[in-house]
Amino acid sequence: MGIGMLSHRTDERVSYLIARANRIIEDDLSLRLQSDGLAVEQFRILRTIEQDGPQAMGELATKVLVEPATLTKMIDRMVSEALVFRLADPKDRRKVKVALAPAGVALSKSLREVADAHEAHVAETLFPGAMEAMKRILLEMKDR
Amino acid sequence: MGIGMLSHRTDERVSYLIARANRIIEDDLSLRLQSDGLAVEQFRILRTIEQDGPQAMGELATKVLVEPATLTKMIDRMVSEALVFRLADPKDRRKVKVALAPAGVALSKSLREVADAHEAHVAETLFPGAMEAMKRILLEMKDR
DNA sequence: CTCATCTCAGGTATACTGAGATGT
DNA sequence: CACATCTCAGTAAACCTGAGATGA
Repeated sequence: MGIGMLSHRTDERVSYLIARANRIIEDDLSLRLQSDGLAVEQFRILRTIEQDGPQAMGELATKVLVEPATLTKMIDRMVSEALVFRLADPKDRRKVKVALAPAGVALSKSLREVADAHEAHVAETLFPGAMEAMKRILLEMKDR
Repeated sequence: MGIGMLSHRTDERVSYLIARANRIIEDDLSLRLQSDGLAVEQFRILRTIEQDGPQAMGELATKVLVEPATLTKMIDRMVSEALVFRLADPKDRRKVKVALAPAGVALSKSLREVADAHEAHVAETLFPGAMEAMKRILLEMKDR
């Protein structure tokens, strides 16, 4: 294939390669969360609320990359596990906010090092020497 | 945050940003496949077999990023739709290969332009001016 | 016999859709 | 009244796991 030629192989498409990278990355994170009995999405829910405070269901769904209806069931489970609780938004009572319960706060703090180790592993294993470039490109994409 | 400081925000982690990019990309592809009644994984199955020839179940599962047990059911459905068929591998009769049926060949060919348009859209919308850099980094990751 | 490959079955969690309830 | 937000219910598909069948 000459210079400037575009590959048309599926396994050399950026869209496929990102799906593959994501699969590898989530498998690794999933493994690290196993001892806590957490799924990747639950991890994101806890970390997001700890960082940004109580979140409306809609915004939280967008941030953790799931559908609103799916988030409703996830939060149901996490409420029953006493990790989070729902509360009304006084400014707009259509909204339902989700906040961390004490157990959720403690768990989320302990997840910081899991997150750090995971990110470091991704940098070393998948993108050695290219993590900064990757991050720059992805951050430029951030607000499409 | 100073120069050289690492962000510890979840939404600035490469692992999260890749998950988010993947979500956006697959949503777009999913939309483009709607008129054909195809799921993203079915698209990948057809394209992979067209490019690389009949594939063993195990290898195909790896390439399309699903579990072997899941692929079995997917192929069941696609067989009943006359898109693919199973055949024995004479060299190793433990293996079951999957090949394109005539309808699958025709469909896969028509998917080429969908794939091209999709990839072009990703390049323009998500990574303007950075598609080549992104691809280079991802290809280096390819065979971890 | 050991290992590899694939299929199957049961249980759990998610995606999707549209409908319904509540509030702006 | 139109619209936004969330929840709920039904269906489909995916994951996970371990067990089973077949063959190298």
